[in-house]
Amino acid sequence: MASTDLLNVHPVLFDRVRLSIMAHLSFAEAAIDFNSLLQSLELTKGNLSTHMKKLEDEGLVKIDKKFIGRKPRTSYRCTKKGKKEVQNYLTTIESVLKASA
Amino acid sequence: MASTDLLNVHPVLFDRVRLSIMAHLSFAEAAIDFNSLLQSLELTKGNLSTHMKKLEDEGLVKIDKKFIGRKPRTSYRCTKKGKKEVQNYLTTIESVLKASA
DNA sequence: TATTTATGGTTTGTAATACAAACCAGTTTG
DNA sequence: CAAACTGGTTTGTATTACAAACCATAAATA
Repeated sequence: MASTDLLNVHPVLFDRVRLSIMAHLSFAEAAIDFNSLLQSLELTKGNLSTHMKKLEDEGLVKIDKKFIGRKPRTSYRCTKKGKKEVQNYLTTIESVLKASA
Repeated sequence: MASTDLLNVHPVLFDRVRLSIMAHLSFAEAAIDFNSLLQSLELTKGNLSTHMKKLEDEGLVKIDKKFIGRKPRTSYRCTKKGKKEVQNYLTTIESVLKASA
């Protein structure tokens, strides 16, 4: 079983909200902006903001800030590393838990 | 994708250590004692103790304390509910993440 | 048998963190 | 020009994962 494999899973993904975020982003392929995520996930702005910062710090997500007309807009996309870690999360969980089903 | 499905996953399973514990227990079928888990998972006693208490509080694990000869022995087994929640965790993660692969 | 060492854990203190509330900079609306 | 909205960030708080300290008893040793 080697449940210690779980140690190879990126720690930052072991959070419900961040996993949701990464699911959205890696599904979308394209970038998603702050407010879309806010709506989809039903979080407060502060909460989303800090989660995104953490994901960015870990290199799972790339942030992009620019102005649309005169308004600021922040959007995010999943990095290669992000995709890889999400994939690793999935396969690891499967291998650990399927043995125990 | 419905990543909000993640809200249906038992929150207590969203922890690396507790998921490892549940993987062990639901794989084992039989009860596992405190010290075996301690060794397998390489935790401190205090840490393991509190995790087990939390799993017990949520009804995912049943605790059994008895004396073997003159020595105390605490062991744990996975409850029906525990198995169900582990299964739910796996299938939910799969459905949420596989769409995004 | 007095002292130490090992066993089997629990309780307690601390550092990290998820979250909401308050805030900030600028923009549009009345 | 005042009020309200947009697009977020920073700050304060409550929760929690963790290790260290502790406790009770048992076995080994001197």
